[in-house]
Amino acid sequence: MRIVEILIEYASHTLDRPFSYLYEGKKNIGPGFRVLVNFNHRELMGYVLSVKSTDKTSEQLEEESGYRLDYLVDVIDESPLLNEDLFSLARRVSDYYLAPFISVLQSMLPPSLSPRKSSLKAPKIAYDQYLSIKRYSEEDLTDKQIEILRLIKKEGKILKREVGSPSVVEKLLSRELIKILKEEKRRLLIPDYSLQKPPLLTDDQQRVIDDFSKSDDSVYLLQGITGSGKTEVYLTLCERELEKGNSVLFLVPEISLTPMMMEYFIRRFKHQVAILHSELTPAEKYDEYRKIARGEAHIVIGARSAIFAPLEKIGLIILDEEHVESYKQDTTPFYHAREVSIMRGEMHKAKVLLGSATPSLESRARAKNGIYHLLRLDKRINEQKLPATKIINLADYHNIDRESYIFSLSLRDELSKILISHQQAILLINRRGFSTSVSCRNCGYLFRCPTCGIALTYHKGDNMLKCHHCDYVQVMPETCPECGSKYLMKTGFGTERIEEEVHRLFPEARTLRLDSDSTKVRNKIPSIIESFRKKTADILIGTQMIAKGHDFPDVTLVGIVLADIGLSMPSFRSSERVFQLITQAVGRSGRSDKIGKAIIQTYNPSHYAITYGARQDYEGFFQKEMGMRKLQNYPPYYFLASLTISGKKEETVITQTYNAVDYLNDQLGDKAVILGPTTPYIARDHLLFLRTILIKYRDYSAIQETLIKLIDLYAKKSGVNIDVNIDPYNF
DNA sequence: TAGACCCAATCC
DNA sequence: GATTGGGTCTAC
Repeated sequence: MRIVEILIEYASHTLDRPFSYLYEGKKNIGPGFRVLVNFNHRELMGYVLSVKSTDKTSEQLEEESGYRLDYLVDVIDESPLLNEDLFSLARRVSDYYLAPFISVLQSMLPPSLSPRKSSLKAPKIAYDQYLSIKRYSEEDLTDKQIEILRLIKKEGKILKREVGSPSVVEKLLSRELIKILKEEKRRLLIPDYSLQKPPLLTDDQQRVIDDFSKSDDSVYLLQGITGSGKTEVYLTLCERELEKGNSVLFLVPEISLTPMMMEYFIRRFKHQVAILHSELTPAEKYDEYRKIARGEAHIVIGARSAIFAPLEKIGLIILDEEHVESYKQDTTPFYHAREVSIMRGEMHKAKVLLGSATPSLESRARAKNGIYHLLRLDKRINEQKLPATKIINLADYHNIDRESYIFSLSLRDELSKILISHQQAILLINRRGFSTSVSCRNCGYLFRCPTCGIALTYHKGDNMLKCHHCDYVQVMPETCPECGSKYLMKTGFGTERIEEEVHRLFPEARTLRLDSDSTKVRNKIPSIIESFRKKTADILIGTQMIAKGHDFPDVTLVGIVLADIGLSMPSFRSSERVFQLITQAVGRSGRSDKIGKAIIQTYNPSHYAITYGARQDYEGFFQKEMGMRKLQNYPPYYFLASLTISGKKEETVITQTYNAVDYLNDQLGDKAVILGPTTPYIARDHLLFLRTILIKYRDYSAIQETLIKLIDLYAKKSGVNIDVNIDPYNF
């Protein structure tokens, strides 16, 4: 008899400990196998931590432990899911982020292999059926059958479904002249780009590559302005790693936004590349994951969770656009791919390369202090000039167009020039939908999301009200639910409204719109980008996703319709976000041989995020913002941890949050600054009330124990729940 | 995390 | 006396 220690699939702190089951069956079992167990009246998935044999009877075991061990229901896997490297990485992630261990395992694995019950319904391996010769003989065959048989002999093996006549195949199979070979099939279709030779490197690129290769440092920050050729540096470094027999992990924020990047890699490395990102179907993910696990891919390109790809012998981990916030998971275990990549790099003795035109303050500060090795690309490849940028003060009525309160005179004027000269423009408005909120003109009723409490956005395309935080939607009502009035007022504007305004002012303009509404349809984003690149439209209107890394040679105007949107966000990162957005957006204008223009509309024309962004002056912004952060004790000077306490009863949540604040103050004293309780911007999540506490600290090791104790304390409490987010992004 | 269990409130 | 709703307990 064997005793099996498992973690069950519920990702709560309360249940973040092993439970023991008995196994008498004959199936192979060991650490890393998934098993089915009965747990408190339900059948759940478990993840095996250890297996040991015992001679004791179940009665003796019950006597010893004080509870009755149940037999496990079944063993799911035939081999362990994770290798030891990934398992210990999971431990590190769980320890650092104070997250239930099972939650880390669940985010590491694709849905089809995840230790949770739903994985049983997920897609399994798909096979291609090939035909090959089993026993060659042409005896008693028709000419047709001989033809097929000779074909198979000639080809060696041939896809069954590609043989035109199934009945002949069946005949040959039944006479055992041929046999079926099953081979695992890759459902993701990799476009068959032709292999591309590397271009000649510029002196700048060569210098960076040499510097990187000669150094023994482990983490590097490559700061290269837009158009300075970071991609080619990545590709060359990858090539070198492959030559050394190592593999490479290459992370991008969202592949669907950068199909070009993928193309470059496929052109250079072909079948050695595996791809993992959210746009893949579960089946495709499963196939890619297994391809990697089998050791058939040497380069993995993927989004955040690809940092957990089962690659071996990793020599290099690259995070492109390292400042992008989607690298931070905003649900348990709240990990940041940058931090995990550094952990993984240490374990593999691999170098980590962070790349960005506008590095996060954290990374840039570390580079400044010599913690990361700074590499720079300061020149654009063919020394193009930066775009001529104009900041338009919307508060000054001289600038306002009488016919449009959205476009200033300058922006309207530049747009018409673009249309006349058949060039292209990008209009950025960092908010999707038509209007930001809808309220009743008569009684003032504001339409809010019933689950989160925030204002609903009106979407004209489908005439619906949508919550931009959760997935709540409702049909746009005709009347006010409070007073029945028909006069509903739409305030604020988003991408849909801008598109309508463009059509009103420039009826001849062809437009495309790109925002996360487009992600509802698979592969829609790359197709819109491709379509715009092919000049099927004059103006591309979109949210921040149009500002990221695309290369549109004919775009000579970028208009930021309202740069202030991000500034009003209640976050210490708001300036940084706005600066990055403006810098990235302005950088889209004027590539190849044409000099670009950029127009930034704002009510805060002298805000430093906007002025430095307009000038693409990273260093200036960095100095200024570091000063602000220092003043307010925010990262990178201090670290943050946030605690979110939730529960069905607002009263209990409030008192429990105060208790937690007292506890922390008491335990931590001068080791940390405790802020709160605060009511978060989104104060409700479904039927739960939320309160948060923010902890500012300089030394994690000094507060970690206290946090763990607090979590344990709350794990035992009922009616409230606690979520810990280390290095949170929503503050 | 979610089902079971307990208790009190509430119904006809 | 039965039903419903909430709060608490517990899992191997």
